Amino acid sequence: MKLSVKVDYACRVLARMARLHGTDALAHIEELARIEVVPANYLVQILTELRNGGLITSRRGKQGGYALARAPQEITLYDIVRVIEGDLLEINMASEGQSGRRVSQIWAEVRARMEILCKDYTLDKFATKPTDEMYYI
Amino acid sequence: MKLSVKVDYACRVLARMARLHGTDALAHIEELARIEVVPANYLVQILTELRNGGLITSRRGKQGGYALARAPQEITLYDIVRVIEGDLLEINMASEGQSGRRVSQIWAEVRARMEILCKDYTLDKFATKPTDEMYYI
DNA sequence: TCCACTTTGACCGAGAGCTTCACGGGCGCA
DNA sequence: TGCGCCCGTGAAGCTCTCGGTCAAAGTGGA
Repeated sequence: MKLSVKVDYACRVLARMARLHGTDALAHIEELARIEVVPANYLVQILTELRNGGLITSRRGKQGGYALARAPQEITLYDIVRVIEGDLLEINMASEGQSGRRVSQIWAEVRARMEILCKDYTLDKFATKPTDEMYYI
Repeated sequence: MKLSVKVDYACRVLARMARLHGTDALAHIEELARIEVVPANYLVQILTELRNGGLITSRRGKQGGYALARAPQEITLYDIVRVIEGDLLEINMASEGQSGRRVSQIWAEVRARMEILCKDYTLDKFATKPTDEMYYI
């Protein structure tokens, strides 16, 4: 199970935009691409998806750009993954074989607990510098 | 992030073998493939990986077959994913861009918490029938 | 009107995942 | 010893997604 580069890019870009939140400044694609080291042409797609997912808003034309649609505290890691990946943990729903149902059920539990876990991480936590603090269960 | 079919197969097959644990019976590929609805030729590869990963043992020749290497209580979901997928959550280690480090750090935390979560599910839980019980945080 | 920027959509190469096939090789039993 | 069973191994298609590119159209401000 690997974390897609796309989600990584999205997180980085959103983190950058979170720092701009509160000011009137809008984020521009070229600037985001340069600062966060993301291929600009690919970033376009990602921003479009984030916009369709309701996480950011855009303004066209000259003086245009992107901004968060909500406060950073109200955007969670779960939201981001959900918009980009579609599902936090996509499970084979076939449930074939003698043990199929039970296995599916267990994975569904894992997913549920993962969702709760991911909703803990809000975007404002991304905007801070790396810390030494440990995680708590 | 989607759960690979391979892990699903591995879980089902191991669940089946957990039910055989304690008896002298060995599991046969053809039988496993039929009961758990897994392509037999593919299953061979999966079983080989599980064997190399130390989760099961095999015996060749007539009267041959597969059996768990340890008690079901001592095999966790984490072990299975680890053997099959290599890593529970593979993270882009580049940490590029202004927010790269912080984002990587957060994902590392998520992974650590996921590991703890997955170690909670031992193989003996797979061998039971589906239940209505809810999960607890 | 012109320019800067966003928006849309089609396209593609590479690689991973799933599956199948073919054949080699140890083991037990007659 | 030889036969049949079953594991072991490698390779080879096939499909699908992912990461990334390119071109053109829409939109609003100066």
